[in-house]
Formats: sequence, structure tokens, C-alpha cells
Amino acid sequence: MIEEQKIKNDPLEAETQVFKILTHPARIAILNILRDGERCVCHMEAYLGYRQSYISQQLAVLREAGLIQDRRDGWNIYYRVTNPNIYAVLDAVQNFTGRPVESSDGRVVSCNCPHCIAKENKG
Amino acid sequence: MIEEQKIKNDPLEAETQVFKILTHPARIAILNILRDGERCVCHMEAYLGYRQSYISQQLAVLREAGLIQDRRDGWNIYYRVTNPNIYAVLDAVQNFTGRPVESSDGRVVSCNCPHCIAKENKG
DNA sequence: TTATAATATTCATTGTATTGAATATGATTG
DNA sequence: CAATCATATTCAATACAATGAATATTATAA
Repeated sequence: MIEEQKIKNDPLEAETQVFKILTHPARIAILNILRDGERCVCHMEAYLGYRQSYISQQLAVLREAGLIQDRRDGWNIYYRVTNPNIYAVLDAVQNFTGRPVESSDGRVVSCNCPHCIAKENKG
Repeated sequence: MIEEQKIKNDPLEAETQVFKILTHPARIAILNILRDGERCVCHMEAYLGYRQSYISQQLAVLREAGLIQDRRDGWNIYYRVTNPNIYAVLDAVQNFTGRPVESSDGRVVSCNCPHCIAKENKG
């Protein structure tokens, strides 16, 4: 019925790669934390409650995929999203699955990074 | 520093499930074909050039995840998308990865389903 | 009621991702 | 320069997904 009309699926590789990265609750949670701007690792540890090395592993995946970037400031390493358009993707699925977009901030947790300490002293 | 503040990641399960389904070039290609409305299996076979059983396998994954639905009409089984909002997700990644949204129709392939035969005779 | 067309399922194999535990790195302070 | 803090990496064990090959199912037509 047809001879070798196979569509090269390479063009979809970029998409599938992104999806692969997002196939993971911890990674999505991390990205959600970064919605509000850059955050240090200990911050994520405090918010998510995962072991440090586990978070680092997931950060590595996100970093190697180019989704996030890091910046060292003294002891802490701050991560930020490379391209905020990633949130359009997250929002689209959240909309698809019918749950409201989640705002991660304003939770009662404590983190010792300078960023959070400063905030706490103000409040 | 913190005790048991672990965020339940169950709430992200729906999202990750959808992403998991989309982590696959053939499945994305199938969904793209269904952008223009329902299509039969042989149609996808003609367009994508995969073996029939392979396409059926991927259709089964999409179907079991609830992303698509089928309808039998004589010999052919027509598939359609359950919730078109899925395309907002696909569009978002495509936008994120910087490629234009792909329109699958208008290709020079032949498929023997009544739908296509009728079209061909008109053209 | 058998042959055939369209589609689906099963199963075995291989490949790839996840996770935990342990350990390493690299700034920074004293 | 040794101790410490925040973070990263490695490795091994397990779980999960992808693919091919073969076969099954179901509706239709003769």
C-alpha cells in the first residue's frame, strides 16, 4: 500500500526530550519552585523534603537538559529557569488535567540561605 | 532544619502521567495527525510508515490513558482525541523548542479507507 | 460458513530511567 | 591549612518502557 513513506521522527526528538525531563514529580516540583525566581538548593530541600543528594540528582538532569542554570554565591548555589516558556508547557498540562496552577511560595518552611533569613527577619 | 514537611507528590501524578504518554515520537505524531479530526488506523499507517501492529500498540497506550477514543465503522476504526486541550500542551513544547507547529495533512500518501478514497476521487 | 480486511494483543528481549547509599568536591571561615 | 557548609557525583540495584515477531480478534463479504 505504501513504500518507504516513513516520516523521520527526528524532528520530534526535541519535544520528546523535554517531555522526558518533565516525566517526574520531583522535577516538576522543582520547576514550580523556580516560578518565583531563583532559589538555592537548600531552599528546595526545605520545601520538598527530599534528601539533598536526591534533589541534586534531579537538578543535574534539569541542568544537563538545559532547562535550568546555576549561579554560585558564597556557600549557596542558586538555580533559575533558562527559558520561562517552560511554564507554558506546565500550565498547559495542569489545565489539561484540570487542576489549578500551583503557586509554591508562601509556605511555612524555614531555610537557612541568606535569601530566606533576610525575608524572615523582615516578616 | 526541617521535619517531615515533605510535599506529597501525588498531586503531580496526573501531570507526569500525561508527560509520560507524550514521551514518544510515534505517539506525538499520531496526535498531530488527529489534529484535523478523526482518522482510521490505516491512515496513520500510510502517513507514518510504521508497521500496523506498532501503531496499534501506540494507539493502545494513548487509548488506555484516555487521550483518544475509537469508533468502529465497518472495517475501519476511527480514532479521535478525547480532549483537544492536549494540543495546547503540544503547541507549548513546540513553541518552547522553537519549532513551528506542524500540520500533518496535505501529504502525498494513499490510504484505502472510505474517507480517503472519497477525497481522492473528488480531487 | 469460510475467506479476508482491518485492527488488536501477547510475549520475550533489550534498553533506559529511578532510586538509595555512600562518597566527593569546592567555597569559606577560623 | 584544617574544619565545615552547601552541593555534586558515582555506582549498583531495581523497575519500567520500547520494540519486534508472531498471532489473535472482529466485522464483513461472498
